[in-house]
Amino acid sequence: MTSNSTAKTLVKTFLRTPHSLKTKFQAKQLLAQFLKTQPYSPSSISILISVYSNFNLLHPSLFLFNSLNSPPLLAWKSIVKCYANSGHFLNSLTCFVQMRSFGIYPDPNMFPFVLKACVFLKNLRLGESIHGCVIRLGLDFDLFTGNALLNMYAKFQSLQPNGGHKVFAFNVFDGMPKCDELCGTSAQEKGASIIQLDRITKVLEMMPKRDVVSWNTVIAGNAQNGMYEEALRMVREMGNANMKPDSFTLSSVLPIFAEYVDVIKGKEIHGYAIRHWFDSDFYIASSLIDMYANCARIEDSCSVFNLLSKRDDISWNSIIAACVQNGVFDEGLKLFRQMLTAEVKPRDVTFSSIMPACAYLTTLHLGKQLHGYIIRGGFNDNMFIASSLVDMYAKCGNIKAARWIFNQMEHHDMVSWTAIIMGYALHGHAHDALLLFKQMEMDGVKPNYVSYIAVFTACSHAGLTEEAWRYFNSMSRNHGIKPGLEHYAAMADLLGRAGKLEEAYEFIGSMHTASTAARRWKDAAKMRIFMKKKGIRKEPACSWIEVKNRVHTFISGDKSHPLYDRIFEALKDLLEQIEREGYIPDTNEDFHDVDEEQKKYIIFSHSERLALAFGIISTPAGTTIRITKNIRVCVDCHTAIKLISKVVQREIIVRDNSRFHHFKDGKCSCRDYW
DNA sequence: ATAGGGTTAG
Repeated sequence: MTSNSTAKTLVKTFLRTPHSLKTKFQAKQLLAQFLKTQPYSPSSISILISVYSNFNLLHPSLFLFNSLNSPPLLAWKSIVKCYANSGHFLNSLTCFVQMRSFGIYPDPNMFPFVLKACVFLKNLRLGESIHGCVIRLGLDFDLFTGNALLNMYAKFQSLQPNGGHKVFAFNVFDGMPKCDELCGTSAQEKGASIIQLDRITKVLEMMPKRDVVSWNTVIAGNAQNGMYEEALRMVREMGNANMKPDSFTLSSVLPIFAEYVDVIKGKEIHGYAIRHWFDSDFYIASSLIDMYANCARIEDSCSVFNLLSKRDDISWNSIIAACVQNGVFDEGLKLFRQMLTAEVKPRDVTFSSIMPACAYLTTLHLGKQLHGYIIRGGFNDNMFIASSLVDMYAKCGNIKAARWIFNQMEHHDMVSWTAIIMGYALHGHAHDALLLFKQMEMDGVKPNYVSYIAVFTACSHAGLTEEAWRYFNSMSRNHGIKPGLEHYAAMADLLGRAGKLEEAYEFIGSMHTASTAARRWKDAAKMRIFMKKKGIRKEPACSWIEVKNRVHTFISGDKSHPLYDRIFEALKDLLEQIEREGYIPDTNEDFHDVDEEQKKYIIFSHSERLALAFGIISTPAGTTIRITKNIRVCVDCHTAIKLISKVVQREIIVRDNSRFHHFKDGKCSCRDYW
C-alpha cells in the first residue's frame, strides 16, 4: 500500500467519526493528510470544516470553505459559528446573510451564534429581523434558539435609545447588506426603543420547554438592569417550576444583595453555595468577595478569596478592589504585587481599583509606575483609569500632572470633572475649582452629590462662605440634589473655619434629618467604611516622605531613623537660621504642665519637621519636598516651614489630612487660612 | 445558549 492510500484511509476513518479527534494538534495533522490526498467531496470537506470550527480553528476552516463552489449547510453553519466564537461578529453575520442569498435554509442550532453576533454588534433591528426569520421557519419552539432570543432581548434591555450605539434595519431576506450597513454606520434607526420586559416575558411564555438556562438568562437580565425585585421574583418562580438555582443563578443574585447591603441574605446564598459545592466557583467567589466588601465585611471577602484553590484575573481584581474600597490600602497593594508574582496579567479594572490606594497613601512613585504600566498597556483612554489618575496625581501633590491628564481626556464625565475640581480644592485653588465647576455645567455634564462636596471643600479652604451658600441653595433647586449629611458637614465645617460659629450652629439646627434616611443603602455602607477607616487611624501623629522610591515614616519625637543624628543636627541648624529670620516658637497650642524649654523641644521634633529635615539632607539642593501628614499641620510648624522654604530656597509641599500647603519663599498657598 | 470585578467625597 502506498503512503497516500494509507493517508486516505486515515482521513476517511476520521470523517466517519469526527468526534474521535480530541485535540487541535490531531486536527492539524489530519489537515496535512487531507491536503496530500485531495480531492474530496463537498460533504467530506464540510465535515472537516465542522471539525476545525469545533476547535475554533478559523483559518483552516476558511481555507477549506473557500475551496467549495456551493457550500452545503454544514459548511456555512461551521463558518458562522467559528466567526462568532472567535469574535468576528460582523463576518459571522455577513456569512449568514450570504448563505440566505444562496437560498439555503438555516437549521435551529445556527441561530444562537447569529443572535450572539447581533448582541455584540448592538444591532437590535437586525436581531429582531432574525427573530422574524426564526418564526417564519417555525424554529421558535427550539429550546436553544429560544434561550438565545431571551439572552438577546435581555442584553438589549440595558441599551438606551440614542445611547450612542449604532442600529440599522434591514431584512434578512432582502439579500446582502453592505458591510457598513451591518455595523450600522448609517445609523438610521437610532431611536430604537428600549426593549420592554414584556418582550422577554412573551418569548419565555411562548417557549414550550424552559430549562435552567432560560430562567438564568431572564434573571441575569433583570439583575443587570436594576430590576432587582423582578429578578428575585423570577428566582422564586423558577423554584415553583421545580428548577434548582445553579451557580449561574447565584452569581446573578449576589450582586443584588451587595447593592442592598443585605449581608444576611448574602450569607444565606453563601451557605447554599457551600452546600451545593459551588463555593469554589470563580464567578460565585468574586460575587461573594464583592458582596462582603460592599457590606463592610472585608475579613469575609478575604476568607472567600483565601479558600479559592484557583484564581483567575477577576478573582484578583475583586479582592484588590474589596480591600481598597474598605480602606485596607496596604493589603490591596500587597495583593496587587502577589497578583503580578502569580503572573496574572492586570487588566483595566485592576488599575482603576488599585489607583485610589496610591492616592490615599500618597505613594507617588507607585502611582507613577502604575501610570507607566497603563501607558504601555494602552489603557490610557479608559475613563475609569484616567479619572483615578487625575485623582492620584492631585492627591500626591502634583496638581499640574492631574490637570494635564484631565486635559488629555477626550471626554469628561461627572466623575472626572469632580476629581479635578476636588484636586484644585485640596490644593487651595478655590477659584480654579469653581471655574471648572462652571465649565462642567456649560459642558452639559450634570453635577452629582459628590461634585457638590468638592465645591464646598473648595469654598471651605478659601473662606468663601457667600459662594458656598449660593451653591448650597442652587444644588437642590437647579439640579434636584437633596443636601445630605456630607453636604451639611462640609457647610458646617466651612462656616466654622470662617469663624461664623453662630451661623454654623443655626445651620446644623435646621438640618433635615430625613435627608439622611433617604440616602441609598450603598451610601450608608460607604459611610460605615469611612467611619471604620477613621477608627483604624488611632496611631499617633505621623508624617512620611518619599526619598529614592522609599517611604520614610516619622512620628513625633521619633529617634528611630538610622540617620537620626544627622536629622537632629539639621533641625538645630534650621532652627538657628529661621530664628535669624524672626521665628519665635508659638508654644500656645497643645500643652500645659510642660516648661518652655521642653515645649520648644517637643514642637521642634514634630513629625513633619523630622520628615522635612530628612528630606533636606537627603535630596539635592533645590529639589521640591513633598510630605504627607495624617493630621492637621500645627500653627507653629506652619510658620516654621514657611521660613524654612525661604532659607533653604526650596518648594515644600505638605499634604495634611484635609488639604495641601505649597510653601515657597516664606509664603504658603493657603495664605494662612486652613 | 446563561453568570463574576472598576473611577470622583468625607
